[in-house]
Amino acid sequence: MKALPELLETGVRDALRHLYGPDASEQEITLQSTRKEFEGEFTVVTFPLTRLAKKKPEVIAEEIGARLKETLEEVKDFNVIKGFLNLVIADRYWMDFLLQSGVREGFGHVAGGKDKVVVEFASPNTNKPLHLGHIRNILLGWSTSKLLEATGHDVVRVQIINNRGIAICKSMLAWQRYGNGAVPEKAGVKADHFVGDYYIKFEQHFQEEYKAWQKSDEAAAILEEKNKKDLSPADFWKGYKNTYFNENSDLGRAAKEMLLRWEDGEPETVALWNRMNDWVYEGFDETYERLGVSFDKNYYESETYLLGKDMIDAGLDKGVFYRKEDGSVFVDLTDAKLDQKAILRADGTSLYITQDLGTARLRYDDFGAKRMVYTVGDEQNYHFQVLFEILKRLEEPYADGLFHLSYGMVDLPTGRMKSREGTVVDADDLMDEVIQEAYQSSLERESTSELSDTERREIIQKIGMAALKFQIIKVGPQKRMIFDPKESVDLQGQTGPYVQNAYVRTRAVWRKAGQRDLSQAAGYTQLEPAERELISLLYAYPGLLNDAAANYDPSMVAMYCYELAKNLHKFWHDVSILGADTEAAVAFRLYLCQAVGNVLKSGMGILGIEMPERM
RNA sequence: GGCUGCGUAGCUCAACUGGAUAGAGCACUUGACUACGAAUCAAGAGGUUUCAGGUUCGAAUCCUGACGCGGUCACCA
Repeated sequence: MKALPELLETGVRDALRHLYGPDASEQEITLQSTRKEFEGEFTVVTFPLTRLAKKKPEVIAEEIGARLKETLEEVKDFNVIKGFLNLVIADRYWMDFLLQSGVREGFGHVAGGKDKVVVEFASPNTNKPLHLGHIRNILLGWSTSKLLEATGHDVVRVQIINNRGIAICKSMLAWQRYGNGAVPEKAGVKADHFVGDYYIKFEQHFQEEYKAWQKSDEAAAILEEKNKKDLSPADFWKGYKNTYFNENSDLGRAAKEMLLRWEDGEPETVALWNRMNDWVYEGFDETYERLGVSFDKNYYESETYLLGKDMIDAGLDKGVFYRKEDGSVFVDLTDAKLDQKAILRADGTSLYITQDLGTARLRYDDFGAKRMVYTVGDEQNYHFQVLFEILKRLEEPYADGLFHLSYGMVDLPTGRMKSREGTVVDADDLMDEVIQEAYQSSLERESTSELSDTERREIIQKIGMAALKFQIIKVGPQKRMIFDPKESVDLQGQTGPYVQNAYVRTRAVWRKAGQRDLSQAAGYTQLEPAERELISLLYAYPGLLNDAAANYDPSMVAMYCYELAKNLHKFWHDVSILGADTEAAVAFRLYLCQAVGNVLKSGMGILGIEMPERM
């Protein structure tokens, strides 16, 4: 069975040659799918052909249409509206497609054989629990990795855990001072939240200390000396906070000393650091598991933060970098419309970007992948431009396969999430909330009443998570999105549960069908409009996965699943399946339901959304 | 200020990468369960695609400018 787009395109080309002469070989042909308000499945746009044919677009369309209908058995009919030639595909073609290939499980997935690609996502800091922003990152990274896998890539999922630095030291210090030896289990708090609470405790004590200090003589002198812009004292102190932390604060000094002790490898500090990080990892793992994601390898910043220095030397030898008099190393990217960028401090210690150079190399050594995808927010667009440009100049073997999967921040209806204002939406709380909502909603229904409590609980989990995930993934990655927690628990309309419901229907009808002679399906002769619509959508699925993967855009898959579910619901409403006139129709429609169910399950699976058998 | 991204129905988002009368959902109004599952379907209303020019058969999409909102411009991460 030949693929339609290619078939039609060569058909059109032949028609052009036949009608308008040999020049037609060079002509570009625009073929698109027909808008649903018109009859047909494929459309040829004939405006661009006027130069070649020297006729009006409508005439050209008529002539090509007639020719195609004559020469291609796959073209049943055509109609012309202005410069658009709409082609109606023969029922036989659609029916053969469905009965031969559409039912297979795994339809649309490519077996493999394409590049290996490393996908990084999540990459949290270990001083605080995960929040809504991480959820978008994780869902985007995960679904993109699944999408790449479905289109034949060999995918390695990694995260880099930022487990060192001043932030975790704040938590450690606060626990040491105010914790009285408390542990998460006894406190009855999820372990990562437990550690996060000490981070907050540190900030509170720090604020108190800062406020008290502002009344001191030392503070008065500083205000006198440094407030050059004549700000109000309150405004001045607002801007001075960081300097205070670094220069005047006792707590700040203590935290920085702890970081130094950690860097020296002082056993007691390292032990405490290990202990608290282990708590956080434990908490993260729980959250990841609930989200249904996992990693092939974790990188820890504590093990990678010194990497990259050897690449500096190589870059200096190559003349890609240059050393300043004070010993610092820079790269000049002004000819690539970027700036001059420091990549090594004067004291020889590395920077964020040095580390990233090193981990890129490390990953290549670990996996030999020539493609790497970084799922990181768009606030770091510039950083990745610089990083990739440097790797290119260093002529790293994977330099051409780097991609920054950039995504917009998540805002609340009230504006940005601000940890200082306590508006951060916690990941675990949010999941609890959507599942609770799904539970409430299930109480109003009888459809699962004969199932056990465990089964019902599983279903409710799937529904709640589907609502949350779909809500986030359906938005294109680049777009900054507004997330309304109230909407995320919607179970109707353009939502995850709506798609699940379509799937459940395809399963329900099969349960009810009992034993049927399915071979009768081949005897079905004429398609209903809703059936044509469904089959042509199914037909487009493999191409859609390819487009989505090429664009690193899982939202395309989400929109497709919604569209397919919507058409299934309409089909369900319009035609009777088990009550159809002939056994052929019953069998054919059962096949169709199965095919739609398979594709829905496959597509939603790529998004990390599970399909229940009932709901 | 330099660079950069965005601006589409009251709200949240689409628009096959330049194609037809700019589409969905939510909210609002109305109709459909004795039917294979109503977490559904159908209908109504809702728009000068921020504005002004330009490119062409054709622009939400490309170019120029204005306005508005982000991001980023560290020997921080």
